[in-house]
Amino acid sequence: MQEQPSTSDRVVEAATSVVQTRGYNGFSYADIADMVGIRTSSLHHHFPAKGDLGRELAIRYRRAFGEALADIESETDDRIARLQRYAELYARQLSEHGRMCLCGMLAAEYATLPAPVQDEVRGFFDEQRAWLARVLAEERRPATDARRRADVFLAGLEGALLVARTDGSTARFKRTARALVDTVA
Amino acid sequence: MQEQPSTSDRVVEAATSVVQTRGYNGFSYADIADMVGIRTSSLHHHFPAKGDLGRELAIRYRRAFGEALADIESETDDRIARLQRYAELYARQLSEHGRMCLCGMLAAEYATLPAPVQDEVRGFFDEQRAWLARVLAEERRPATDARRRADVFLAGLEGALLVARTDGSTARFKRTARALVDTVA
DNA sequence: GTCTATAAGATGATAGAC
DNA sequence: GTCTATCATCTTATAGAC
Repeated sequence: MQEQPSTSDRVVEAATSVVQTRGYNGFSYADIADMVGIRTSSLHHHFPAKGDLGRELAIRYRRAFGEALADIESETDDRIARLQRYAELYARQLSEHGRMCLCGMLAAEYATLPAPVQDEVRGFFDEQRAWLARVLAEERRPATDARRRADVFLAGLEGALLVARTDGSTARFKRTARALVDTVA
Repeated sequence: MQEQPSTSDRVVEAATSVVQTRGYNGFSYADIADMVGIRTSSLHHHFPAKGDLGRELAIRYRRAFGEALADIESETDDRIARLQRYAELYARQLSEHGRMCLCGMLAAEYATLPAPVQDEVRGFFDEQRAWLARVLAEERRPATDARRRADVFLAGLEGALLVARTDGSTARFKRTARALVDTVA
């Protein structure tokens, strides 16, 4: 129960934000050091190499998303409501901070990432697909059908976020997200 | 009718490929120079600044896509066939070269791009949306409906490409693309 | 944990010869 | 058009003092 966030936490927070807007190859240790108010050498004390920081960002993002999914499940049984809440996880980052999904951004840059970061990104998408397929599963229909609709839903949200970066507003993203829920549920 | 591609064309071809796999911030003039077999100073002769090259890539990609859309329209009247052919434009780049859509990649890095490059990326998506909405338009239904389905289709394809970067194969992308055609048509 | 100092290499770019 | 030579700057890191 620490009142003040540690330097390490502030670094992760700043770096997460910057990666979500500028990408892994679009930021440097100098950017983060400036934001946090320390020197790059101090940054290296917490995360020796850039890949260490990248991996930590992905791990924490994955964990936070997992907790959000658990919250959604505990708060409603309705599948449509669950999908709507899920879409809001994406919409909020876009509308509040103009951010892409962290792992969506890292997926674009996948070919340039250190292997440990790649592993976390892949794990994130595996988790999202599994959770969505579970939400979409129906007794009467085969499980492969739910999986396919989970893929469509996930791809639709990530792609809508991606395209929304070129939009001035979040209106189109929200419309598309609603249409996706209707389509898939 | 030139038999041999000019240096400039070879530069554009190499750079397009690299941006589609590594991103705008993931390549340097040195990379392209090595691929083409010239020095970076010669590269600067053709494209003085990196932004000039980026802009040219986006312009040509946009044009090539526009021609592909015209081909599709001339070859079939069937809306489902048109959507399938459209999806194949994306699938082919993924399966043949492991490439993302150039403008999808640039959309991720949008915040870091020179303004002229941003303009081309935005224009690309506007064009895609307009074409898809036209294909999806139906006499009985309002035009806003076709536009919304165009958004879903475009976002779904771009997002599926994005997520596919973490996959070993293209199977999931193709399945998702088929489901998208079914969904939207 | 944070700092100063430092370094090797990459990066985007220019000048001027051929 | 392409080359060599050169550039300032950025980037990722390391060493060692406080």
